[in-house]
Amino acid sequence: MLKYNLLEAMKEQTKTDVKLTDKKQKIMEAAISLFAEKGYGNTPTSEIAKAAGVAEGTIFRHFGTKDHLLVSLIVPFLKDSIPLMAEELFEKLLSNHELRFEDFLRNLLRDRLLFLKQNKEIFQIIVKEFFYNEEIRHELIPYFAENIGSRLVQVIRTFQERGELSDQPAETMARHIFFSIGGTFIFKFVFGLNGSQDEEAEIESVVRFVMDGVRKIKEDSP
Amino acid sequence: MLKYNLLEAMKEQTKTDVKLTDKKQKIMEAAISLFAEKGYGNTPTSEIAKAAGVAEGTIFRHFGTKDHLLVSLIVPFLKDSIPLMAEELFEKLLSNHELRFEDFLRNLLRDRLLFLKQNKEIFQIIVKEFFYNEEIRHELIPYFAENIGSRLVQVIRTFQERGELSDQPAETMARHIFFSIGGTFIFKFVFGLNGSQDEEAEIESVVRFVMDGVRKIKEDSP
Amino acid sequence: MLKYNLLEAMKEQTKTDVKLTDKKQKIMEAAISLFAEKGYGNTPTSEIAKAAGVAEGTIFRHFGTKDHLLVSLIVPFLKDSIPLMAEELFEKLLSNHELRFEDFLRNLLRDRLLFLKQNKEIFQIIVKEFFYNEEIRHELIPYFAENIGSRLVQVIRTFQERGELSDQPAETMARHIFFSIGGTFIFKFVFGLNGSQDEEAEIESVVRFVMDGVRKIKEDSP
Amino acid sequence: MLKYNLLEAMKEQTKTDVKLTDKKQKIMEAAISLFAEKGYGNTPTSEIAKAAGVAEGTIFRHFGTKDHLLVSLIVPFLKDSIPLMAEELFEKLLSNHELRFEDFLRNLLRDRLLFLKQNKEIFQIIVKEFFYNEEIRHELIPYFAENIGSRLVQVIRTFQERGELSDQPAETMARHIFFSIGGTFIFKFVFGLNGSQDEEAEIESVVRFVMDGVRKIKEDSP
DNA sequence: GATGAATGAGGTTTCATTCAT
DNA sequence: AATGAATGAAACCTCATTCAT
Repeated sequence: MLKYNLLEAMKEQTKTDVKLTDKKQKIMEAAISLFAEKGYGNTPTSEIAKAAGVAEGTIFRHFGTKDHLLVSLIVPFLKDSIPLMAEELFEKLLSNHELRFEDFLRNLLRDRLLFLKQNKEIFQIIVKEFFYNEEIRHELIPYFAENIGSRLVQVIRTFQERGELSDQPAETMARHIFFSIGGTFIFKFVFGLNGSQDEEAEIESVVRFVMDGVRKIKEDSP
Repeated sequence: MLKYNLLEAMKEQTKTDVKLTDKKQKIMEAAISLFAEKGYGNTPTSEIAKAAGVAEGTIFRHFGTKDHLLVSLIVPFLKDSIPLMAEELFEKLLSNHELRFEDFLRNLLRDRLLFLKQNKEIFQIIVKEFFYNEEIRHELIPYFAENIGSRLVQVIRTFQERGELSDQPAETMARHIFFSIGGTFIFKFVFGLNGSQDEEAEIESVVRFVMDGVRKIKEDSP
Repeated sequence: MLKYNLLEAMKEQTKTDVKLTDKKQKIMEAAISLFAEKGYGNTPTSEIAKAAGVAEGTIFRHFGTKDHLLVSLIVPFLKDSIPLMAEELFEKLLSNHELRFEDFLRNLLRDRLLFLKQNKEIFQIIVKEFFYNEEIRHELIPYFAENIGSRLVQVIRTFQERGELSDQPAETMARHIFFSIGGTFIFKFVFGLNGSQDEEAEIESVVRFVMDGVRKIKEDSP
Repeated sequence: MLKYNLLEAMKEQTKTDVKLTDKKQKIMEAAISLFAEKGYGNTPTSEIAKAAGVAEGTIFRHFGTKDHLLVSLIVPFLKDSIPLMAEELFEKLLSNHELRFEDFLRNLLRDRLLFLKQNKEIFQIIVKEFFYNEEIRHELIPYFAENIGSRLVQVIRTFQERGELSDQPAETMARHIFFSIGGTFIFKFVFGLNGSQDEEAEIESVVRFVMDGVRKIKEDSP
């Protein structure tokens, strides 16, 4: 079904970035809304055309295929979604020995929350298609593994060496952290179920859960 | 798209439970495999018919609609999936003051792991459709909220009163726990990515993360 | 474009041969007429459906593809037309030593003329598509080469040995004969241009041209 | 489908002959290659434009219609292809009583072979479209009948009067000769199947077949 | 003259559903 | 109960042609 290699597409994408026609822009916006709302497979191109105020043929003139339209929406998101954060925070982390793991977590959460607030609909599309579309999944899993997984593991190992984190396998911890953050984001941005109106409180709640779990901490009596 | 109310369907289902014709059974089995693999929307009824060794018309004779076939698969799973466990464990919990929260968690994980091992494919279907199909989602969310959410909250409150759990809002804690468990199950059963070959170790890892998070526990120096 | 191997299809076709539904028959008849008249590429399936008094979907239920519909028309024709001629006439030839080459030619022409009168429209389709459709051509050429070409060459060699035919290369002679006969048939059945109203006279004219060319035969003066 | 009268077009064409823009020339060359290779109906204008290094609109600015582009390619070829040969050879023939019919044939074949070697692709286009496109066929048949048919008949009659050719109806003989020559050219230039590497030998083979057929000529023993 | 974005009619194909047998 | 041929709406996509720049 998917005939496009996402990683290839990401590399090529740089060239064709700027020249967004008016109509092309309209099509992309309409497609983003509709795919996010109803899913790629449940959105006919005719409806996209109508929503974009464009003839159906125009979609195919610009994107060739419905598949390729989807890819064109996803790719720039993916390009932005990971490396920036990782690179930057990673350096901060290495250079600043004052930074504790929970600060790292807090930063990460704040940064990604902001990013996803600005890219809510594409995030919805990706999550939905990730579950539904095996080809999308097969394209993305290695990308995530490399860009999120292995970097997070590195960070965890660094903090383990500093004695801040427990000595469970770093991969296991990374997975648990990923579920906690991912679950929170999916709930919030895909299903629109906010944990709390206060964003800062929400972040703190995740940080606290990830750091210390649910157990009541015994206060050391003097 | 979905014309069936799942909760209604669940109630009605009791009547028609036993009389599963040979052909009807075949159809359901074929549909489960195919929906799990490719998703409901990507599976033509013709393919189900072929896989079941049945004429296409037979599907509609038994289920009326493709939608209704999906519902017929999901409903018994949902009926089995929650109440039983909750009821039982809840009573055990109340009657047994020795049971700690982490034992509750451990039991819950073991029990559901067993259940999902036996119902892997239907779990896959539900997860996929939950993300992709808004109507399914709208049907299921209240059901989950009531049957999982509120019961888990009750349990948490009970243990909070016993002084075992921290005093964060119970709803928040329930959500975090749900993400940790749900994420683990989805990874394992939907994407086939096992955290560990040893199931018992996997359970312990979740329990430990949920209970104590990732922070290195300071040993009390004398 | 064409995804079917004609020779393979021919074999498969034997199995499914008999069960020609009413509608399937109607579709094939309509398709033959329309393809012959306007060519395959200029005939929409919608028009075939209308002409056959059938829903458009029915065409695809029976033939899967427009391509496959074309193949389904051509294949049985070729199955009947070529081996029969080759086998039968070839045997007649070998068994009867009285038979002269021009009798062989006469028989061949009579036989094929009769056959093409009954299958005029399919012959039209094949000729048109043979010129227009490279894939059809690539499928058919080896089949013709083997079944017509090489057998005709054998016949020619036999008669050369008997001293009836000149000693040009048999392949060359076969080609010239093929052009003479093929040209005549195409003119008659594809373009509807009859050489003569009297069929027997037409045959004789071909035989005479092939045997003796156009030169005035000098009468031996005593 | 075809809205242009070829004969009319040929007349008009004289006026617009010389002023071939650079772009117009490019378009025509690209179209010739593509039409010859894939056929008119299977060649999108977009592809012609790309191959010509020209915008799609430019094609329509110059030719108005895809149909008209086809006609613009065919017409000058036809103008060159027949009259020249006929006029010239005919005069040679009438003035030179030494010229035998087989010399006429030989000259004709040599001349046209050279011409077609230089116009192979357009010949391919015309043959393909002649078979496929009824309107093209209806346009061309009278043209051929008049320019080739009737002149050839005249030549044949002349030689019949000189006692060189047999007394079959001249029309019939013309048709047989046309098939022999036409078949040879189509095989060679449309299907790329050469009868012989040696062109002169190929010509002789046609001449011999046309003149004397395939029969072994009995040598008169004294 | 030249462009190329835009069009929209029309093409092939898919598929849930119906219904006579 | 079971069949499977038939349906036709709707999906994706192609392409000759137009037109503002």
